[in-house]
Amino acid sequence: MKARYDAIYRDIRASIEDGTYPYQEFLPSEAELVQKYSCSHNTLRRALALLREQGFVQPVHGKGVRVIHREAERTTFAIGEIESFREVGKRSHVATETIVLALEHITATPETARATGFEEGIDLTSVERVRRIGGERLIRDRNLFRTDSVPGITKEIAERSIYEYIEGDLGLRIAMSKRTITGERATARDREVLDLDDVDYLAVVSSQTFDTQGILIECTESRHRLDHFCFRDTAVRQKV
Amino acid sequence: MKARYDAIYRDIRASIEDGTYPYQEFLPSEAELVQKYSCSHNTLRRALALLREQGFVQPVHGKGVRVIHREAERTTFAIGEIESFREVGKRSHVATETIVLALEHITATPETARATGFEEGIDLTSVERVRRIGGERLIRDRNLFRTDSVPGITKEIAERSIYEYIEGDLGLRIAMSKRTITGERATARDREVLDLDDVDYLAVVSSQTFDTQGILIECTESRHRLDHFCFRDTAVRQKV
DNA sequence: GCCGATTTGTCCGTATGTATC
DNA sequence: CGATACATACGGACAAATCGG
Repeated sequence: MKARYDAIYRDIRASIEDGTYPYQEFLPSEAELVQKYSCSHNTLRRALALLREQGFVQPVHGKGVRVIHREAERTTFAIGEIESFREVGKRSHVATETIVLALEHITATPETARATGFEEGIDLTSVERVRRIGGERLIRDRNLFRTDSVPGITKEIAERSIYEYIEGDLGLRIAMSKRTITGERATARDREVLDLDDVDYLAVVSSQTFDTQGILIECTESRHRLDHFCFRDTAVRQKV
Repeated sequence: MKARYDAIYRDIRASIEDGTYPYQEFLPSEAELVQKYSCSHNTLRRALALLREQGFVQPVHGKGVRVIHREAERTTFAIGEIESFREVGKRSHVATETIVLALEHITATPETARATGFEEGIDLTSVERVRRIGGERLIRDRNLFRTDSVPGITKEIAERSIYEYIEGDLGLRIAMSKRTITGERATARDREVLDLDDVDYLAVVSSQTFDTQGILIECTESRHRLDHFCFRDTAVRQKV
């Protein structure tokens, strides 16, 4: 990304994270920052808007922009971002493994169309996988890919990373994802393919993924053993 | 909120929700919308940015802005927003009740300071509550309020809505909240004050709330019985 | 209480770049 | 290649909140 506002956002964020701009202090004023980055008022404000959305600062009208991110607060999880299973594994330096249980082609019935948002009758690639983390089978994924957008998924690709295949080999760009998190009781199938021990409830993340064209290319249900599940988020109060 | 961009955002959103701009179609072009709302290019783009963040549209460079929100997709939960327990109850038309188990003043120890982000030594108001929804005790909240920001919490206020007290009576404005969702095994205390039946895991939402000054005014741990828990979110893929 | 300086918030008009068709 | 449409950036203007004298 070469946008000026993005570079400025990253630079200020880095200064917050390394303590140059400490928790609860104010950033230099807009005017000073405009000087420092020799950019327009407007461009700097865009960088500040990003910092706000991501929970790093809280602008105070007439006073300044206060830092509300603590150095201590290590972001082990991405905030409001999308990360593939493999990316998370690499970041946290834990051994991960993916087991493909099933890979088949199906046609979208009226019910799946209604439930997922895919058009009725199109061809879908269905993948069922189990994720092993540090030796334990903790996550069970059921993915439905739109076959004409994401063709040629093989067992090998599913074992590696379908996201890397989509973005790398196919050159598709993933733009946004909508997620819902609920709790559900473990099914017999969950119990069969996961190491649940005596845990009988799962965190279920249902998501829809759109490419840069706004086409729904994937629906996923990801079922996590609860005791290792973690999700982070920043919310902004809507102005009434 | 009287901002032009916000009004435009709401208007377009309404048109998406009522099907005027259907799922997978393109919005009128920027130029047309600038005409329609007789606003500047810049202001319209701000409204579009909001629509994108909230998961309603996906702009496609050189083509148009595609609608990716389905009419069917009823948002029972606010997306990326903060709602108090009472607001949620009112929206979903379910009888809710709050039981106050404890209300006391404590001083922030070094440990709580590190864990929560409050300064060491300040006075905190601690509240423990149980939420009853449709007759069942489903949620257990433990709140820590900064007493000098949120003074005068009584049992009656805690039974009603502390958020309404904060925003209504005190005139404080809540600006942002950071949340983390994890799964945890029910403790003896959970089992004592909630109707858990045979559910032994809880969804735990830990949040920090900041006012418009960027002051941390509240830390909360909210423990939910899993089978009714739901959380919704929209994530944007970071540009690499 | 008022005024003026500072700082953030909103909006406009314009110019240029880049992707799509 | 040209037309269209989104993306980024600039500079200027005014509004609104804060704070100190």
